[in-house]
Amino acid sequence: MKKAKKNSIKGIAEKLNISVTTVSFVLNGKAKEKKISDEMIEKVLAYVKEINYKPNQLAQSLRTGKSKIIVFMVEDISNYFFASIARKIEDIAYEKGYKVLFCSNENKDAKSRELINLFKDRQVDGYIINPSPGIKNDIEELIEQDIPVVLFDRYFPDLETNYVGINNEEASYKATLHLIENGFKKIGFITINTGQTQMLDRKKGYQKAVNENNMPEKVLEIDFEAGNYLQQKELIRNYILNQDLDAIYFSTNYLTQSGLEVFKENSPELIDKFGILTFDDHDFFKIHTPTISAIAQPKNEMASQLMNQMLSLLKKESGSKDDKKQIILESSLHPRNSTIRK
Amino acid sequence: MKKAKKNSIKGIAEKLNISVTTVSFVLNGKAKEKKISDEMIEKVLAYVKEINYKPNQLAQSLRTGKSKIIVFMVEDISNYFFASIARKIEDIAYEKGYKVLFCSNENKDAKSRELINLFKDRQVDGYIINPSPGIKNDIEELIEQDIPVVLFDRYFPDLETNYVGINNEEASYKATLHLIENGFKKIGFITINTGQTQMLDRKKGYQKAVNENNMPEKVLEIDFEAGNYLQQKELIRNYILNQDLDAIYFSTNYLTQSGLEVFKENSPELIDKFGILTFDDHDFFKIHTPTISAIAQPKNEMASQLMNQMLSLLKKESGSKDDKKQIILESSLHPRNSTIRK
DNA sequence: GTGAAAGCGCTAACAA
DNA sequence: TTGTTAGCGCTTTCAC
Repeated sequence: MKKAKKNSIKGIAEKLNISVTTVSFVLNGKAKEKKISDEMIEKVLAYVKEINYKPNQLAQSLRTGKSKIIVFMVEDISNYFFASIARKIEDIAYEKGYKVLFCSNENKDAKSRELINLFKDRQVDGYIINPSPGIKNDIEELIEQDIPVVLFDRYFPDLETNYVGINNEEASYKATLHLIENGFKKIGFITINTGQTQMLDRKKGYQKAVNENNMPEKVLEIDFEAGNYLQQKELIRNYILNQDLDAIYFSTNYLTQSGLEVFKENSPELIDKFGILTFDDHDFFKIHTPTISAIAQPKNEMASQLMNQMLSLLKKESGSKDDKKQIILESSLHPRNSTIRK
Repeated sequence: MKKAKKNSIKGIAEKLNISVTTVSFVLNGKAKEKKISDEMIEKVLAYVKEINYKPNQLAQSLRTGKSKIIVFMVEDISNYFFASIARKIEDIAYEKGYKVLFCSNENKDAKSRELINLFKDRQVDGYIINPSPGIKNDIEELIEQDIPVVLFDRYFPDLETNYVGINNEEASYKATLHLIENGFKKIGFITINTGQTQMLDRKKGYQKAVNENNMPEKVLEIDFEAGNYLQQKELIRNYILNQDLDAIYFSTNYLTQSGLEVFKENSPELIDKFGILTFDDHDFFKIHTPTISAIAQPKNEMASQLMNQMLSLLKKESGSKDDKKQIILESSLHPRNSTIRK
C-alpha cells in the first residue's frame, strides 16, 4: 500500500481519516462557506500546525495558474535609483505574499524582449517595467493578454498603460529656472541620445526655460552604449572645456558621475567656475565638494504606488475592463552649493 | 470530445498523431538515447517551432522537483556592494536558465529565517546567502537537507560550507600598514558592534598592525540598528572630534558615508587634518575631496565564483558527498589622496 | 457537511 | 522505436 507523503494534503487527509477536499477547504478558508463543522476545522488546523505543513506552491500554481511571482525589470539593478526602489518593492511584495524576480534590460529592446518571453507562458503574475524605448508592441501584447503591467519612470506617449512617474518636464523646467535665478546665463544640458521619454521630457523642460529667458540652448547628446564609458567622458570633457558655459545641468545620475570625474581629473578648482545641477539625488552629492544641487525623485513613494497598482491589477478579475491609471508624483529640488550664484 | 490545448505536449501529440512520450523525449533531448527516428524528431521540432511552443515550467517543476530558481539573499539589496554583485549574478543565472529571487535580510536573524522558511518547502533550487550572525542552525539545516547553499562575504567559523569571500584580516592588516607607512600614528578604527565575521576579521587585521607597531588600539564600535542613523552619526562625530586621532579607518562603506557627512557638516577643512581609509570601494570615492583611499573587493570575481559554486552544486546528484569549497579572493588597496602623509 | 474524482502539464517507468 | 499510464500536490465540481 502506498503511503502518501506526510507533508501533503493527501497525507493529512489519510492521517485524519477524512478526504482531501475537506482539508483543502479548511486550508483555503472555505470551511464556513462549505459548512464544515467547527470540530472538523479545529482538528485539521491543529494537525496542520503540528506537522508545520506548508502547501506546495508549485502544485498550487499549476492548478490555479497563479504563481505569486512578479517581475521587476529595470535598466540596471545596480543603479542606486533602481536598487532603492527595488528594495522597497521587495518589502511590500513579500508582505503581500508575492515574490519578486529582478532583472536588468540594459535599456536594450532585445534584452527586454528576451526577458519578457522568458517569463511569458510561464509562472509570472505581473510585470513592473522600466521599458526600453522600442518595446511598445511587447507591452501592448502583454496588456491585450490581460497580464498586469505597470510601467514606471518612462512610458509610451500613445499607449495607455498603468504608469508611475514624475512630471519630468516640469521638474526640469523649474530646475533650470533655479539656475537662471541664480544668475547663470550659459547653461549647458548634458543628456543621452535616446528615445526614453523621461529624458526627452527633461530636455523639453530645460529648453522651455532657457528659451523663455532668451538664453541659448546648449545641448550635448551622448550616444548611450554601455561599454564606451571612456569615450563618453571624453565627450563630456570636450564639451565642458570648449563650449562657452557657466553652468552644466546633467540629465541623469550616471552622467553626473562621469562629469564630476572629468572635473576631478582636470583640476580641482575648475568645478567652482560652473553652476552644477543634476537629475536624481544621491547621498554622495551632499558630501561632494562643492555639494551638488539635485532634483530628487520620491523613490519610496514611487515604489508604494507601483505596488499599489500592481496589487489592484492582480486582484481584478481578468477580463474586467478598467481604466488605466497614470500616477504622476512630485519631485523636489534640493539646492546646494553647486548652484550658488558665482 | 475533449480538445487538448494547443500549447501543451498533449496538444502537439494530438496534432501530430503521436504520443506525448515521443514529444517529451524529443523536447528533452532524449530522442537519440531513446532511438527515436530522425524523421520523427524533425517533425516534432518543426511543429514545436511553428507554434512557438514553450513548456510550462510550473508543470515541469512540479514533476521534477526543480524550479530553476535560486535565491540571492543579502543584507540590503540597495547597498552598492550587494547590488553590483546581484547584477552580475543575474547575468550568469539567466544565461544558464535560472531565475533569481532577490531579498534583503537587513542583517536580522528573524528576517533571514522568515525568508528561508518562505522559500523552503517551496520551489527554490539553491541559496546564495550573505548570512546574518545568528542563523547558523538554519544554514546547517539546509545543508543537511541537501539543498545547495553558498555563503559569501561572511561565514560561520565552525561550520563547513561553500563560501566565497576575501581575506578580510589580511586586507585590513595591509591597509592599516599603509596608514602607518604614511606616518599616521594615532589611527582610529570605526566599526559596528556585530558578530559578523568579516567585520571581526577586519578589526583583527587593524589590531595586529597597530599592536605590531606599538601604537594604541582605538576602536569605536557602533550598535548597528537600522533607523538610528542620526545617533550613529553623532557617535562618529564625538569620536572624531574628541579622541586624539590623526587617521580614521572605516570598516565598511555606510560608516564611511556617515563619517564623510560628519566632516562635511562640521567644517570643510577638518578632513584634511586626518588620514582617511575605508573598506569597500565606490566610484564616488574617486571624486570626493580629498579622494578617499579604499580597499576594494573583487565584486565581479565574487559573483562569478558564487555562481560557479552554485551551478556545480546544482548539477551534483543530491546525496553525493563532496567537499565544501572555500574560495578566498584577493582584495586590492587603492591609495588615494586621503592617506597621503600630512 | 463531506467525499470521489477529474485534471492543471509534464516526465519517465513500463509495455508493446 | 513508440505508446500507455501513473503520479507530482493541489483545487473544485459534482455527487451523496
